Amino acid sequence: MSIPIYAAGMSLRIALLGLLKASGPSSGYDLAKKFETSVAHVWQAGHSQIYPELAKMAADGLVAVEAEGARGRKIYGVTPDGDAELRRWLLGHEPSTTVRSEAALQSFLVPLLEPGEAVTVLRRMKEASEARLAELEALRVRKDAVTDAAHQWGMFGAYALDLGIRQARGFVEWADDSIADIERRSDAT
Amino acid sequence: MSIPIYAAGMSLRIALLGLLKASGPSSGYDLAKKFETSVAHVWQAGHSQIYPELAKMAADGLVAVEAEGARGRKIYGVTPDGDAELRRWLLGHEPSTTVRSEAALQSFLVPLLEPGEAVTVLRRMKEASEARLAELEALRVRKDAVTDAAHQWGMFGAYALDLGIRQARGFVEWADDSIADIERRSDAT
DNA sequence: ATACGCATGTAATCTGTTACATGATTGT
DNA sequence: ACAATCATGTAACAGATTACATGCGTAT
Repeated sequence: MSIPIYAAGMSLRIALLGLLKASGPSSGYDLAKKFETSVAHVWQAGHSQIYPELAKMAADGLVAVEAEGARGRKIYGVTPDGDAELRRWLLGHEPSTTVRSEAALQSFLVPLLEPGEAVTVLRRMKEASEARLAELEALRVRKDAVTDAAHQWGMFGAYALDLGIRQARGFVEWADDSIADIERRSDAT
Repeated sequence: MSIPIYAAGMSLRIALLGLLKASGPSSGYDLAKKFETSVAHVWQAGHSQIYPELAKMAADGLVAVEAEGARGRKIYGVTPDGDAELRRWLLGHEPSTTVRSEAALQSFLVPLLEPGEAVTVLRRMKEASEARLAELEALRVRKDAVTDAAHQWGMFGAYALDLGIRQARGFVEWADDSIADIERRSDAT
């Protein structure tokens, strides 16, 4: 039997289903806010993408409007079909390993510069990564300190946060070693 | 004076300029091939994106057709303007730190599953990352062994390859630790 | 002759970003 | 009255993927 293949562009739906499942019935507005403060570290979407997607998902039966509040506010909830879809994706979808990163592209091209210039660029990249690292670590501290009752997130997002911190740390180390390597090579001449 | 701001979608141009500078005059076909075997680890583009972009870049004076070969083959080279553009981007462009990764999204959502299921998913992710790691390490070995004269790449791409290897290794470690954490937590109950 | 790989392109479609547009509610 | 924020949407554009289409050159 032919198994349904997941299109690449499934991710927005999945992210929305996940947020909705983790935080309970929410409006598009709420979801856009939560996107910014949580999933944004791994996936981004603005409200102009979220509203139409929710409408399509409702048409496909993955979510449903459970209530309508003040000023046209629509509260969506995950349907059983939506829940099944989310589980199927998590359990069965082999995520594409492709990375598309401007920072990685810069790191790729940096040897085209003279050693001194390359070091300047790498130092700037290192600083950016240190800033990101600090930001993520601050998030983790806050998460540990605040009662779960206030956030209701539990472990949700914690593993991804840990991953992000490790990657940022790895990037800083890589920049350090690369700078040292370039300096060693140019000193040798 | 208002400094020209680089649009997000500059990256394809930059990648092409970099490849062209590193490997000398090439056709669109050559560049598409080189994309697959080098830059693909940090940025992807198919020939259907490359051909029109080269045409636009030629119109903007960043590259120029230096020769025409058999069956309509056009050989592009970087112009001085193109070289300046590449250098300006590398030296002056702060790369966006945003990451968009299906794997990271899965890692974000994985706590929504039952512990046993989560472990299964994490193990699969770990295996995928180990495979990628092996692939990248094989590339590095080949690079060390082969004479530079044959490849003419020099250090080009070497730092990015190192970064990729570190990130893959970090991912494997993260998966291991996360699996251990989940097992510890579910044993505790 | 015919099949395969080289080589270039366009078209249709999807995803994502930025900008535009509107109106309701709440606090001061 | 007014500003700020809540809340929803559409439109225009840019970027990326998949599929379609064509023709040359070479080896069998």
